Amino acid sequence: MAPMTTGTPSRADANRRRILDVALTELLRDPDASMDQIARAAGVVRRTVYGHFPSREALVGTLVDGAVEAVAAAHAKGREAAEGPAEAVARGTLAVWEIADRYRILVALAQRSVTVQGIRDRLTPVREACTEVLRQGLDEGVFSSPLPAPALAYVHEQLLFALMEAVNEGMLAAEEAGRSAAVTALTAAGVPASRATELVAKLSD
Amino acid sequence: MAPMTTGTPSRADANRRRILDVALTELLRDPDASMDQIARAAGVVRRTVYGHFPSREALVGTLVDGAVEAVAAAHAKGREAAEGPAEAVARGTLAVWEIADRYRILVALAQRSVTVQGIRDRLTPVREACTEVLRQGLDEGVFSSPLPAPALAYVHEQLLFALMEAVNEGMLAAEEAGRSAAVTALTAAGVPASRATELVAKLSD
DNA sequence: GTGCAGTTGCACAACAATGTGCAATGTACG
DNA sequence: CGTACATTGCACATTGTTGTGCAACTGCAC
Repeated sequence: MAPMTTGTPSRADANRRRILDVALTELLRDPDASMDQIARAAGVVRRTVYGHFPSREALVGTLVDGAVEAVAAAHAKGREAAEGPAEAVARGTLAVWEIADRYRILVALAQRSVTVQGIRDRLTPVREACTEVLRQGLDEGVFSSPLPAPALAYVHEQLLFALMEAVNEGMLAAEEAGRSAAVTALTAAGVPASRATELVAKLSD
Repeated sequence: MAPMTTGTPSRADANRRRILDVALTELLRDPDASMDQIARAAGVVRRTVYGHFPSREALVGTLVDGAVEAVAAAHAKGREAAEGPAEAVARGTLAVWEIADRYRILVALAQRSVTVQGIRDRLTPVREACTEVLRQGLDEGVFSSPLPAPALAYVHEQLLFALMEAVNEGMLAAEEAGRSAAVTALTAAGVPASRATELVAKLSD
């Protein structure tokens, strides 16, 4: 096999990718899924997984790295084109919604015993950026909440997580979910429902 | 020792209770805590725990039973004196807040791999009652949300969980937490921030 | 003190999961 | 076909956890 930067995926690389994909969904279902469960779900033998990742820690770590990167990128992308805190929250929510699974695995792993040391740490830059937007909104009076900005950011995080689970459980139609999430995120921050609905509708035309 | 219905706790009963208490906080910290961790934290040997509970499942089950009962009672108590959906949500939130730890352990265990089969099931009566209140509020126009009632109920649940964690992480002062939670629960449902604040202030005079 | 419930300190078997070694087997590519 | 690499199917040692058995110990009541 040639060391091509681009070209034929070489079955090994394909397997590696598929293992990562399957591991994502499997760990989403059960954060304590064993290497054997993941391997079987990926259609390979446990031994093969160890051919790609030296340890469970490494496998989950790779997964987390990708997710952190994706989430950070989505957050940034959503925020950069925004005018004001409200629009930033709305755009950010809509952007993150595009990579819902990556976000879910991070929150799911972060809120349980620290499977990979430092998920919270690696996620904090994003959370701090989010906190800053919320603080600005609170200062400007665009948002109205009795909560301090950090707590509001945490609520925001869990709110998205909850709605992603709701879609997963069939309580919420996947079509409207993104917009609904954005509206709910805004109203939870104290933005009037009418204004929130209007803003989100404008952004997702 | 006599088979008294009330009276001296008899060291054994005292130990049993302490084990349950410690198990609550320990499982809150790490839902996969081993019997040894729990035993040591309770100041006894692992073998002693098995003298009170035949298995880990039984221990956690007893814990969950008590928590479900407490949460259901709090919810009911908060709702019975309420006039209208908004006040029901506010009172319910404030009531549940009194037994935050019991609530947290339930949500924490329910949202991970099913440690005890049927936590979700045993919690659904409460959730359905909550859903009904929210649905009524949406119908009456007191609440304004793009979310269907079940999804909103789920958001409500996770919102409380998030704020309890926020208190635990020091992001939110324990004093104001209950009122802040109630206000946030209302605004997330689409109640104007001013009205929510006013209502909660009135209820917690 | 004597008795007794409760606790302790082992020892043990059973099981599940991790990580490694190695020979056999498949499979692509020239 | 033959070479090179990936995958497979074991076997194995190791570790952590669960649940049980039993003898010794502790404290409290009588």
